[in-house]
Amino acid sequence: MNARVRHATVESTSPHAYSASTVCHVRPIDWEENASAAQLPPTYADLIEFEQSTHTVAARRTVCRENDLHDAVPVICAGWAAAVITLSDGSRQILSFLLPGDLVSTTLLFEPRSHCLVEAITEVRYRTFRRSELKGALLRHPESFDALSKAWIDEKVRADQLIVDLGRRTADERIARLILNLAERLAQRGMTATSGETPAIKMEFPLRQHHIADATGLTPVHVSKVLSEFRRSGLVEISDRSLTILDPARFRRTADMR
Amino acid sequence: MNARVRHATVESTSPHAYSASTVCHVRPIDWEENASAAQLPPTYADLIEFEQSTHTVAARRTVCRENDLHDAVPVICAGWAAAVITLSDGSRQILSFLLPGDLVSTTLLFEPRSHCLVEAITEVRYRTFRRSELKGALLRHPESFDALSKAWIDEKVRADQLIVDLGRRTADERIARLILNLAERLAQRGMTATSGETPAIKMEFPLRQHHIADATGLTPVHVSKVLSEFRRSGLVEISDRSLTILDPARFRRTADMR
DNA sequence: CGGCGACTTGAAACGTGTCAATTAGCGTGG
DNA sequence: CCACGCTAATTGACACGTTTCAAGTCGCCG
Repeated sequence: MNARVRHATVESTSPHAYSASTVCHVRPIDWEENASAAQLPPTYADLIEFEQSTHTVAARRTVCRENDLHDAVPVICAGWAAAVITLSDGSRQILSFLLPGDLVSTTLLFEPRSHCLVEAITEVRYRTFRRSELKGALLRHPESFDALSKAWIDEKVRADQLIVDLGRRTADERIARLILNLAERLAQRGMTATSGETPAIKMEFPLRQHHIADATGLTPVHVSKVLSEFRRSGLVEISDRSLTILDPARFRRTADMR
Repeated sequence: MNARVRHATVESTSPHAYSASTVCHVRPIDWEENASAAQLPPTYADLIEFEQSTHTVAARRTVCRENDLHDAVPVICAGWAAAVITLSDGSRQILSFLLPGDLVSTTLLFEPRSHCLVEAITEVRYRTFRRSELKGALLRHPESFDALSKAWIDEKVRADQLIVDLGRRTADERIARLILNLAERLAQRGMTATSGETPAIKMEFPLRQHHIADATGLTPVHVSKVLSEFRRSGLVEISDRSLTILDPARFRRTADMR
């Protein structure tokens, strides 16, 4: 079901990981060399010890499928992925986008079963760690426990926010909030660049409009219309897989018009 | 901010807790006497020891407010409550309904800050436990850790399901799923009754239509229309704060039409 | 060159929201 | 006992936001 090779790279399909630094001229934290910087370091030294293997999957391929069983816990090192739930009629809902440094899901720390499909958006590199050993370390190191609970709370707050957005906000708000959320998370990772007096925020943006649609509960057609409107009114600029928030203040207002 | 009395009952405003047994003729688990049966027993003996106090709040009053700080972790003993997020324009989104035995939120185990308002729907009795001691016990007893992770996974799966429902399902599906979810959770607690050949499922149902609206991202007016349609087509019967699913099979089909 | 996927645009259909009027139930106080 | 005010729920007409359907552009790759 999953690779058992320790400290080994498997499935390398491309020499270079997706990197935000190429476009944004920002040096992102290097999740590749420094896995310990990920969300759940029991202690920096310990985590490395539990590493199981490193994997690379191409864009559009799956990292793991729904109901897959794994005794390994995956952490994204490079690239963007999405946690997706698919309904029987083919419609999809993206639960969250996974960025470098993200644990795929905190539930995977406790349970081998994946509750949703995880799909690579760009090429993705991820590492896996043995659940059993991680769990032991967690109980031995109280400070690692705090790191875990932080990840957990974060995941929960994000999910709750999405519930509110889908339940109570318009298409414009949902899309603007999605973009702002991603911008914030990328900024934390040093993967954005700013420029100008009302500092515009620039970032790599590998999402297709259908990803935005799947995340916001809208149709791709409507996403296209809303983004066009955003562009027309000078809020954002999108080109060549990169997005710039031209007027962050006004954009934040359209993201929360109540 | 919160009571500090140990093993003491405060704010008792009524002699009787809301109880499903009066209507459904079922004997529910007694969360009052047996707090240890709640979701997070470190060990049954230990938990009782950490009890801080018992509270009762009337219907429509708040159990805790958003951004409240508590060093106590609340567990519902009797009654129904809702975890709610309020937007600045007054619209509300219910994140989850809390039933007897539910920990209000697993994040409260790790963090004193409440991320949402918790509001009593019926009169609610709840107990609180000291976070600091609970946390210590959690680390000492690995088996309690498993109970906790089960609660966390459950909370997460439920939240993810709600995201899918709000993002991708119609009003009819959302409402039917909400009712079925509640029926399932009540059944686990022995708070439902069945009767007939295609066994109809009966339960107490204290929700107002505006609760359903807030939980499903709809308006009360539309909820009324959908429920009327359900009634007209013989799917459910609602009267006197009690709800009966007359045709569970057909109702499940309307809850998942894809 | 042809085909394919991503995106755009417009017209029409549909689901849900908004507004308004009405009824029923319930507790309070005269 | 009834009148009153309040909240919950119902119903119909209409408005609005989003989806659906369809046609068309553009860039990319075989």
